[in-house]
Amino acid sequence: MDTDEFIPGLHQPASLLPIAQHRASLLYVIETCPVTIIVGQTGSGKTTQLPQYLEQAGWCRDGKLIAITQPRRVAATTVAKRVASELQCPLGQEVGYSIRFEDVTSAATKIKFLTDGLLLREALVDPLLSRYSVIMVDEAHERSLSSDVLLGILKKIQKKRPELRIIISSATLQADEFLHFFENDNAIDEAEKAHNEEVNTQTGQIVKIEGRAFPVDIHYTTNPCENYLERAVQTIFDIHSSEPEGDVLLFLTGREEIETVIEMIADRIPSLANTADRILPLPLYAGLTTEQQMYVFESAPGHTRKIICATNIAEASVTIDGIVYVIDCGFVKLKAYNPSTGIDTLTATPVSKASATQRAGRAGRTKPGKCYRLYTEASYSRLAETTVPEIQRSNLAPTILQLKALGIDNIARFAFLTPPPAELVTRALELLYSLGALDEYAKLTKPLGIRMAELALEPMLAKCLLSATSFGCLSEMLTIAAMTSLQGNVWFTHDSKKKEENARWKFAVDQGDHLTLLNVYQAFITKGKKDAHWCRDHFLNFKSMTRAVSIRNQLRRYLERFGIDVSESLNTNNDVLRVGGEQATRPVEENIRRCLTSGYFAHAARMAPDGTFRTVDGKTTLHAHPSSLMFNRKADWVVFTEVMETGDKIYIRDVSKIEKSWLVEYAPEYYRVRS
DNA sequence: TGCATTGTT
Repeated sequence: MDTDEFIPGLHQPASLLPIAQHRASLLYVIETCPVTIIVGQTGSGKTTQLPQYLEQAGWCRDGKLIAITQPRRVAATTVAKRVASELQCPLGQEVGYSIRFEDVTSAATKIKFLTDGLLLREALVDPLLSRYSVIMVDEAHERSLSSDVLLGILKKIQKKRPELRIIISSATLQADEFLHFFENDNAIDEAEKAHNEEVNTQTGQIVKIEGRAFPVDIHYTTNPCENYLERAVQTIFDIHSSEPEGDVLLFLTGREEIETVIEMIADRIPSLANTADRILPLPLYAGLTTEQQMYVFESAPGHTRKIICATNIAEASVTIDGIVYVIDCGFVKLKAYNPSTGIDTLTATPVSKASATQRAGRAGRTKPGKCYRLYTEASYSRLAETTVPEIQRSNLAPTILQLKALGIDNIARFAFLTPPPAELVTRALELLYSLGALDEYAKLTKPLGIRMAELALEPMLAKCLLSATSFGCLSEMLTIAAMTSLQGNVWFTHDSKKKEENARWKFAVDQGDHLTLLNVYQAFITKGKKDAHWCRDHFLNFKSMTRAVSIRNQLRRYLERFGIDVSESLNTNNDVLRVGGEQATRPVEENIRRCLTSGYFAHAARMAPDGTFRTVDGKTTLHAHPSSLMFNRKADWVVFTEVMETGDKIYIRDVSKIEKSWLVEYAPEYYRVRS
């Protein structure tokens, strides 16, 4: 980097941040109102300064803590580090953070940053979250599943703990909605309401804080564009030839589009004049390894303009400095759960206005910028205001199990910020009932349901793990649960696909992907632990494998707490089990597949002669994902742990062979109803 | 036969 260049200071001295002028009024509002909604753009200092103000104002008296939740792990850690350094104290003392697998707090901690999902889990142990005097839910406008649920829980807690202070950080658009959510209370009786009015108590108040963003000029296309990839490339070269220096951020929907555009750019580079500045296209999506992602943060060589081609990861999760131009294709891939089929679909959908605004804002972080939208102004005006919240388009089985464990028996009466469609709730309740987590009155069962809720696993997988003891394969199921939790990030994607596939064969087991994953894990533990080279040679994602080890350890600790005996003497593949009953005569690999069936009976299919699969009702055609062993093997009946509809096909991944009779054996009620 | 956005416990 040139030493004679000025670097724009993104980190203002704390006294110069916009929030500093609001210190007194903010503290007053928080003192007098149970709920404060704080509207502040990036750079306002709300996340870093407000917790310090609160601590100094005495909110940590009597050993109470201030919690600030974040939707992402990195945010929780980086903000904690920043605040600790501002207060000049070692991280983990007065200021700390807590994320899964990492608890950097101590008895001295007063300000604690954590993920919203983790705070929700704390409520399982401490239902009133009584350790905290103030809870700030940051980035609540993102409307993640866990922050939505957290807000509902907080509303409930506040009735029993009126002294608790709740702070919600939101983008402008949704502030009123949050305020209304906390004010509007059907359960509150009329007498109490009248009393509140009499003493003039306000439930909540909105405080607006100006941000530190630069203006961004928005440009639209005059006509709808037929091929936004071509239009994007054209726009990049137009910017390059006529606009001053500054990097470009292009929003696309997925990996495939990104690779295509990068090739198209490369093809046109020779047409640039020899004297012209150069162009450097770079990909950015979550599927890349950390090392591959680092390139976008490095400064380009002299006279070179970086063109970052990214998915939605660059909208909120990853921030890149030096972006002056944003190109927005206007689409995003969104997941939506279909309650009638039980299948998630992933489809490109038009972005919301809120999303388009957020994308444009990425151009104005260090100086005034420009945003080129590859759609007309008329199309923009027809976009939805905000993205449909996750809670309205997700499989709610894990959420409802969690709510039940938190003591919310009547889901219909729970205060949802936006209620999920009834079919989603019904489907989730049905699944939880069929797994034995709920009884016929929709109450959590003991101990199965309670334990399933405590395990950090999706319900079907939790069921497998909790029935593993009776199949004599607990150690193996622990590994399989950890590996399938990685959701397909086991293998490292590489340019030479053939080699990658050959590497996979080394671990392959005839009966399916789960036993193959078990093999991979055992090889990693015995030969490749802490060895990134071994992983690279076998096309395995080192970071993912390390994570699997952590997940497995955590799950084992949970089981031990339940009083389940976890002996780690591994059976070898053809061992006959020394347990009682009829399974004693079975090889362990068969017991593993039976155990999988006991949790994944709802995910069963049969292979047709053409190699595709049919669901049990025969209505849906499924395809083995190319990363599955079953992509090019023969099978009859199978169960699978993942299913996703993309484009025009439904793919299943992590597939294992089973016997048809096992379905009726382990889920008699489920299959009786349907036959 | 040919591939999944992004988060989190």
